[in-house]
Amino acid sequence: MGKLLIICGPTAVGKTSLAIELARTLEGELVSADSKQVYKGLDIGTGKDIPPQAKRKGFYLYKGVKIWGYDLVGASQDYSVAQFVAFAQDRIKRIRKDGKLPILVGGTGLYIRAIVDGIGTVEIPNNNALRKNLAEKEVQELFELLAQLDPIKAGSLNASDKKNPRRLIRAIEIATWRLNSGGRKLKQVRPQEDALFIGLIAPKKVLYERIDKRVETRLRAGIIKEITALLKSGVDWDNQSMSSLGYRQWREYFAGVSSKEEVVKLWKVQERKYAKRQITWFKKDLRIIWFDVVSPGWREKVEKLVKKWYKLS
RNA sequence: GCUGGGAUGGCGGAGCGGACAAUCGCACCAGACUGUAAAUCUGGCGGUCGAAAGGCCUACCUAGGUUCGAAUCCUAGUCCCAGCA
Repeated sequence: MGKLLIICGPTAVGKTSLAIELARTLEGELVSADSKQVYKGLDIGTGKDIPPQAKRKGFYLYKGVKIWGYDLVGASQDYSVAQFVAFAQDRIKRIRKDGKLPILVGGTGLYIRAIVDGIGTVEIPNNNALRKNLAEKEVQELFELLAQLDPIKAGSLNASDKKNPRRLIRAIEIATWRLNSGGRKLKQVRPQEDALFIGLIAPKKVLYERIDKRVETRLRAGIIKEITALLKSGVDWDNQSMSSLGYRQWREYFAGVSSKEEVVKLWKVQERKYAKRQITWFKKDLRIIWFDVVSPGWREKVEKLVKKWYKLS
């Protein structure tokens, strides 16, 4: 039974920094659970706050700690939880084989859940033809279509999901697959048994200040240059990677519609809203043990807790 | 100084006599989430009473007026903006 340490929480609370520290004392390796750091070339905006010299083959080596999960695909490619699960599960296994502690660190709640609890339908692939077909449809139509294909699923959707085209399309995709798969069984998901969840949080005011500061830092670090280079290399604004915070906001600037100041302002606002969404997601998970990063001695407390958990094997 | 245009909720911006506590967008608050998740989506958003339906109050620069009824019309004032001087 393998142990898995999880460090989660909203953006800008210092998850990576804590994870590295813990990895050093416990002989661990990090696996980033971050849906945007997987893209090559998206460095500044996604907060790979690691010097480029740290880059090795397949991982980053920083302060003697290996970090996995960055730069997995090109910036023009699509990516999804399914790929992440495949990657991370394999990585976690290898880390354990090396006798090290895997530390899953990141702010993408779905990715963490997918590793810890599993997603039953994750192996059902996307169907691009179908997606394209449904892309223009109204939610009403999509819902009715789903209701025909899978009335139970349709009935179980909440008011919000019933109006969410993206979710409806995926649900239709799954229903379609089931109809065409001839009753093929999906693999049983196997949840992680011994996971410790550490959640980092800060008072809203502090968090927002940190976010603002971070945006400024990224601006100074050359986010505009980075985007320019990405565009030049053939990355398109409509690519999934470019929907990342701190990238998509620049579209209007590059189109000559918005000023730099306007973009930065927008960016900060969006970043805050994102943090809010993350908190909404994580706070539902009662397994998470929360630490306020402005409270004195929190690092020692975390360390103590983690050590205790790790030794109990 | 003259001539036009305008002042609407935290901001932008509709409405131009009744269906207006005022479309919509942004912000803000709350929430959802099982292959795009830094994505996508939902609800709320003047005050107050109520579980709700709904009621009451205060509101569209200020002050008067017309009208059964005014954010919408008239008069005066204040302040903005544009053109002419």
